Amino acid sequence: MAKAQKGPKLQPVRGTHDIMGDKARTFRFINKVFQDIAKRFGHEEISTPIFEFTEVFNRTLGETSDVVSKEMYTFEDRGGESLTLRPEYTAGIARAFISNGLQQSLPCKFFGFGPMFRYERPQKGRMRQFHQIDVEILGVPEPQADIEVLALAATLLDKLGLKDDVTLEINSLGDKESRDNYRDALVEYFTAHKDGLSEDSLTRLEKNPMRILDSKDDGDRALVENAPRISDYYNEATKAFFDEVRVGLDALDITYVINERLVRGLDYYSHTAFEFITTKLGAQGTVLAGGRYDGLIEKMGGPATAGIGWAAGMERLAELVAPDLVPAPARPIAVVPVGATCQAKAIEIAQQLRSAGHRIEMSYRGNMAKRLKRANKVHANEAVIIGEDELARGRVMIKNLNDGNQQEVVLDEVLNYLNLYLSLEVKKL
RNA sequence: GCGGGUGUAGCUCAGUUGGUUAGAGCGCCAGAUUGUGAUUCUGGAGGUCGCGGGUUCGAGACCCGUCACUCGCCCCA
Repeated sequence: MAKAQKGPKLQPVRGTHDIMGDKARTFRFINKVFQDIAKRFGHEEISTPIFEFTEVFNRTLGETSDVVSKEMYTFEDRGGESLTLRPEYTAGIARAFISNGLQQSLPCKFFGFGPMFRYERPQKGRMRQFHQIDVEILGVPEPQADIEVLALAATLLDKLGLKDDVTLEINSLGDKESRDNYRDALVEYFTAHKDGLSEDSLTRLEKNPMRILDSKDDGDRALVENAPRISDYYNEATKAFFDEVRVGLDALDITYVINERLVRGLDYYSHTAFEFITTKLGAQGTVLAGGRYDGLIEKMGGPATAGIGWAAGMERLAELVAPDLVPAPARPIAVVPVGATCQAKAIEIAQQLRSAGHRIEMSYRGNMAKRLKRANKVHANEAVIIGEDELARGRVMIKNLNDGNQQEVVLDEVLNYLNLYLSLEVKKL
């Protein structure tokens, strides 16, 4: 973690982090696994701008949502346009879908990766700039899309070794009719028990009554116990849809628990909502979450188009992934000139080896002890030692840094020797 | 936005009821070893004690403010 600030200007902006070293490798690893799987599921990469007209998020997320009302990085550009750094991926993809007239080429299956920005109080697993991987399917109203998108998520978490660390919770928010009926019943119930509700939940009752269901307040929870249950308000279409999703998950051996208190605030959400949660990240238990948003594109002004997708937080995934699962950097070959007169030849040999695909650690300064020390520190496999004596014989010394053995090799044979030697090393492992 | 905890070297930390030139381990640089690493030994660099103010003869320590990190709430990936 970052240490306390030294001067006011040289610290990274609050809630932002430099990504390097092990963390960068972990990110790359997760992203690679993700992209391989997403492509296998038939998704294509999409990369949308990290900022959009503010309107794009206002309209999709709703003026009263927390994200819009207090978490967006909004600014005016020099032309006086109000722009916003994206707080989530879906709105931008929906906008891209409309902008590019993609209703002509349904269904659209996308995957993406990139930074998101929310002005929040930072915590473990919660930053102001964070990174998400994202999956969306547009134009498939059938529950098969729900199943597929969940299967993609489950496969990813499995490949990242997180199967036992997460639990899949799902719920159905129903279609519009079911949900509207349920919301009315809920408002009626909580209004009747208003005096038992926490302060937060009283505002939820006004703005977003379904949110009361996942309140952490003890008094609220007691009331929620006896509140109307959403499943009692499902109509036939909703029931059939949810059943089909569950049958599909069962068929794929994807285990889940139904959580009727898992909700989404915004009214363009419908049917399936889900979260993969963990207990290993403190208060930020949600690792991957998503749901069906059949009303979104129409609400933005596009043609009525079904949609479902999810996003996962890279930082949260990276916290969970076991370090030994992340591939270590390839071991280099150290090229060590002995003294200034050998440098030109060293550069030449280094370039020859790089061209053949080897990773080279070039030695720049110091006596031989320093140079080999440096080679050892970067876990070089071999050191190609280039000295005047050897060059006079048309040779170089190649030292195995694993066992310390060394051997002179004629210049023309250096590449062959190393190729052969390193292939044997690989077999030994 | 609200509440709790913490800020001493690049990293992990020690620093007594307030007392002189602020310490250790690891890491870094150099030497022992001007052509041979992982071990060892020796030396060195590196600190406005997060920042600003206050109390005091005297503050790394106490008080106030502020910034950052951290845990929780709200909300979310």
